[in-house]
Amino acid sequence: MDLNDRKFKILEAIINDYIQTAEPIGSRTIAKKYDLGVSSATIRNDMSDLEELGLIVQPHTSAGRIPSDRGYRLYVDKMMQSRELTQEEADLLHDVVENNVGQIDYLMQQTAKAIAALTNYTIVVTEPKSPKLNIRHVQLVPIDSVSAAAVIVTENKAVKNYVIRVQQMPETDKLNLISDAMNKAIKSYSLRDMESIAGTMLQSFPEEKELVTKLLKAILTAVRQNDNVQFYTSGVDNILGFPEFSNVEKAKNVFRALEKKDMLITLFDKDGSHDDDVRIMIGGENNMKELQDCSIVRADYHYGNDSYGTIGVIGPTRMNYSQTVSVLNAIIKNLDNVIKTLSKGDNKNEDSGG
Amino acid sequence: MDLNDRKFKILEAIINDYIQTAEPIGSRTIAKKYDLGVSSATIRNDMSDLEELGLIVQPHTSAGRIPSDRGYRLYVDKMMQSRELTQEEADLLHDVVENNVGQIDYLMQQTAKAIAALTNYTIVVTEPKSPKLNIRHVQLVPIDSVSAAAVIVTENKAVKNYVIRVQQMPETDKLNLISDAMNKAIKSYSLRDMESIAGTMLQSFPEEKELVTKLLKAILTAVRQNDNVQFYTSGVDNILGFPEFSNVEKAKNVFRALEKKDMLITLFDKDGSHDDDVRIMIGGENNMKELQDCSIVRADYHYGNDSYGTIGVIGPTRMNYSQTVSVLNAIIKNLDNVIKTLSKGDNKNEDSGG
DNA sequence: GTTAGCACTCATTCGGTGTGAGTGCTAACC
DNA sequence: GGTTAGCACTCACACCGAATGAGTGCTAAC
Repeated sequence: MDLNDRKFKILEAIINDYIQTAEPIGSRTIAKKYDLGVSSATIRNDMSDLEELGLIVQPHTSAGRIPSDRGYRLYVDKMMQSRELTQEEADLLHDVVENNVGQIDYLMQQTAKAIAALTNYTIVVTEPKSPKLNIRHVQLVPIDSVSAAAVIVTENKAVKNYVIRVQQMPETDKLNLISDAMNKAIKSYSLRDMESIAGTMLQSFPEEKELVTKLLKAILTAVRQNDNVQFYTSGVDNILGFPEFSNVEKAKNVFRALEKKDMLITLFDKDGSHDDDVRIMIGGENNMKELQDCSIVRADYHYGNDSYGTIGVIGPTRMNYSQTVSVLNAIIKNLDNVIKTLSKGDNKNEDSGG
Repeated sequence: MDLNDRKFKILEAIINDYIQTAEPIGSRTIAKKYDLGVSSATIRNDMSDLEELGLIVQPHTSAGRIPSDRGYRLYVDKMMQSRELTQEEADLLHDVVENNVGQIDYLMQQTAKAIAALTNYTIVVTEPKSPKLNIRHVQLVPIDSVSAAAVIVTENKAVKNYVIRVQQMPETDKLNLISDAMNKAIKSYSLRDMESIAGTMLQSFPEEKELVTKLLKAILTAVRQNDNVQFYTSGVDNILGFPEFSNVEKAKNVFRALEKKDMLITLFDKDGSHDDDVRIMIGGENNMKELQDCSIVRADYHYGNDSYGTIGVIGPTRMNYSQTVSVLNAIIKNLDNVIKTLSKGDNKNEDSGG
């Protein structure tokens, strides 16, 4: 069974209507509201076909049809029209980026807030991180007689600190010596060759085995770094505005999902295909059981050469994909532009790295 | 009109019953369920008096009575029995602290989670901060040719970093020199005397005016530090389990409140009376309009000598105050103990500071 | 292939009727 | 004076049946 033009139009009508009203829509309504030039009976036959194809479903006999996940998928892939932002929307997105530039964490929080205000969905933003990290600089900073902070500047200019505790922490001068040696060792060998680094370091500072070992561990953690990605949400209360979540259990699921930081982050990472496009997961297409009734639209923004963060929009499957995609495209563009102007301090390190 | 013993008992019965069932309770039910030795008619008269005193209210004629905010206040202040934790509860609270010691942020997240699981309320935890801060150590760490991280270890051993950007960032050796000088300057003068510090530094490094100024600014920010307190929540979905929040607007209010980080933090700080007790705000006693239907039980945990963070439990005014207070007392005790053993590295700095 | 007509389904709304938990008041009782 | 029994009254809520109406599938005619 193929989809002729009319059937496409009927599917589109159903989806557009349902996105707006959240109510099942019937053949007679379509006939009246959309001028397809055929009677409701004809539409009825077509709808029956669409249902057979799994593109729409009936919540119960004697109700109209609503789109299925597959229906949305077809719509998103083949039929969706891109929507121009209004001037106000564009201005808001532009201003929020311009006004908060320079403080990446605050910028991302405000960005999340702006998108939430614009779309009325729930926004999740992860801070920038990099898939393959190198270390720019390491510095031990004394805290007290038994602890010091290992401050690690990563390739993508994130600054991390890890507290190291040993029996007896050396004085500041010694810490500086160790830091210098470690920086040299990292430059000489690749990070892949942690054994050589460890060997050199332990040879130079045999009396500080514990400290050196823990410092190396901290560096490894910073490089792997999948553990503790910062993570902002905004507009979580918007969920409760949608009739599909008036069922408390369904709403609870979404809130539970928002607390499962780890799972959300891997969900965002999932397919690894970091093309520049906005990507869409509809209903069951994501594998968090708490989010089966939601769609997720997500996009990566870039921060420096290699690192990126993700902005995710979570809403009902009946979400306004077209608007959401436009908004995300716009904000990504703004962010990428502004961040590009920030990273001009990079010219000096071009020769030393790998 | 005074409150005789029987009226106290009746009020207590109403409150205990309502905490459990969330249903208005009438005179006949009290007479049957609680053995007060008087008839329902007598209880009826007493309840009328309690209502006149504003301790209980009727949601509508021909319904039973429910406690008012003032009723809960009286209960909490004068009548509440402290409740022993069960062995399981105590164990859970003990284990969560023991198993996550050493990573303060993760520890606090897990603590929030444990309390949420135990109480079924929503938990908010702020990271440790100090009202009057001193600086332990400052270190500039290079990032690229125009930027460096100012890593600042505060009195309470928090490690903060602030990215500084200047026209041309000096090499690592120079950064170390500046860092050393700054550490000496801070030790020589009190932080109150920022002008002397600034004077000394600018005299030593007249060519790095921009960098030094920005570094001083970063130090000031770290000291003030009221800006960006980290903040964890757990169990937000629990809110939806309570019948008082089945009204979507009321539930939304709570979620909105949880996004207003700043207001929540000042709410927690509010009365500044840092006695060791658990403190309770009932209904309208807090001044966030979004939380008028909630009660908040909060307690400070201590981290180092002077700094502290707050654990807040948010639930319906009909919350189990007794259990909540017990749980908070227990977790505070565990945290304080464990954190005390962590801060034994402090003996060395005793002589140098003010 | 399209349409009109028809029988049928079923969620939802609406009015009416009990039911029961609750109250306040009064008069009698100890 | 405090306590109690009794009674009339209120009112949220649950339940029931009928009416409504949006929707369907099927069939026969165009």
